[in-house]
Amino acid sequence: MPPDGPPPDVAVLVVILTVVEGELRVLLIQRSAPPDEGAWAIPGGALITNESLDAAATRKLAEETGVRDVFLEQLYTFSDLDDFAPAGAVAVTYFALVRHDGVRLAERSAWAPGWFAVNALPVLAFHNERVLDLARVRLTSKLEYTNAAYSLLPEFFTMSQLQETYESIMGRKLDKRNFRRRVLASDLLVVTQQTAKAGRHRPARLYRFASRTPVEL
Amino acid sequence: MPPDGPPPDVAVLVVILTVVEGELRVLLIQRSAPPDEGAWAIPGGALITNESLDAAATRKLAEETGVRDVFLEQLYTFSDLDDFAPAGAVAVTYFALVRHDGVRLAERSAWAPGWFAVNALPVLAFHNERVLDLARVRLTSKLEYTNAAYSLLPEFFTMSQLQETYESIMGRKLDKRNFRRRVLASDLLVVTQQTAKAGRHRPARLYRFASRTPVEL
DNA sequence: TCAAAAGTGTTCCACTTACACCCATGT
DNA sequence: ACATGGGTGTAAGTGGAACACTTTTGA
Repeated sequence: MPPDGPPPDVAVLVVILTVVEGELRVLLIQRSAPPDEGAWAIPGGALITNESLDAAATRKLAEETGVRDVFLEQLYTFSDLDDFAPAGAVAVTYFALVRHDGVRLAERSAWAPGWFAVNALPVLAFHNERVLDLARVRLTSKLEYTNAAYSLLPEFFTMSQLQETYESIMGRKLDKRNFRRRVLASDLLVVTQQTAKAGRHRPARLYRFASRTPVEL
Repeated sequence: MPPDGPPPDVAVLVVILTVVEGELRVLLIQRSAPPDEGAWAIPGGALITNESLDAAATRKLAEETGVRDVFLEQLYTFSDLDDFAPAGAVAVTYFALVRHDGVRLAERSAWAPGWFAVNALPVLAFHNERVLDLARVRLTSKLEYTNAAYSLLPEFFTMSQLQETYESIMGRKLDKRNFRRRVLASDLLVVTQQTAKAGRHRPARLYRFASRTPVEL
């Protein structure tokens, strides 16, 4: 969508995060034009006429991933990310959580997207590492008092899947019994009667989130 | 590096809060032109060429109050506050905490400023009540884990003054002993050897904040 | 001596943390 | 029968909430 042309006065960037293979990963786009050609950047674009910021973020997320109705929240607004932007330009950043297997990446030869582990980032354009740092901090704290993880898991999931998701984001192991107790006490989860048979071991009970829209405790 | 064209559609608003007489109050400006003429609004203005958002908020705060070097933090960015703004306009909001007795209000016949208790607001322009609600929520939570109150108190203050400040913001009484214990355990405060003699009762010990710049726990 | 605000400790409860073994299933 | 991941309880420690009296001063 947005190769060249002068940068808009108000850009919307969306940090799109997922968890795969025990890693927190972010969707980045490789710039195929100066400045910072070849470097990777957070996807974004200009605000369209008559569009709200939330709508622009929703649209951008859908363009890149095909995904809708997920956790998407405003992060921070920067005025000094892009040294080449016209004076007065601002970047309103959002962050989104998506299920890796629900994503259909945009297919483009230029501006190709790719997933990167947040612990092994490529060379980034502008000052995008500041945005990513902020997103990680906010996500970690959101996990503690919201149901944000609903957006990273299928409708039904096991307690182990949930715990692994948390561990991947926080970057450390959690105690199984304590995790279980806390998360069940929070009332964010609902126990189902179903189980997942998955190999030569005891089947795991399935849970779901009480709400699949954002809830704060 | 393009020259400056038309001004960008980015406004910066600053919610300026203080505590006086046991009340949390906000500085508002009375509009003397349409739209919403006569209604009160959060002070703000356009971003100036080559100015960062933080700089614009700092400048706006100084213009209205003469105050610098206080708690000032970005709050949220809205695209749908002002129904009359051009499409694509956004409002980046900040909130600031000032000492009431350090303020020198701008003197103007038009667009006169005034303080209002947040519990007794006048008719507001645009959707400014959304911004004020958000500021209150954020302030209340910031009090719990930062030294934000440094910006509302003189350099030296008594434990009672500090507690009254907290109570005014939270809108409820706190237990004296628990408050003392918590706030001293936080390491945000330093005990001085001085006392304040203030009438026919026991003099109060004076405290100061360990840092008069923002600190998170 | 009295009025006024400053200052001080303890108990209870809820929540967090650390920690190790048995259970149900498939091969 | 055994390997694999699922599932469970308890004790110790920590932090918050409730609660009332003594101290110091000035008038």
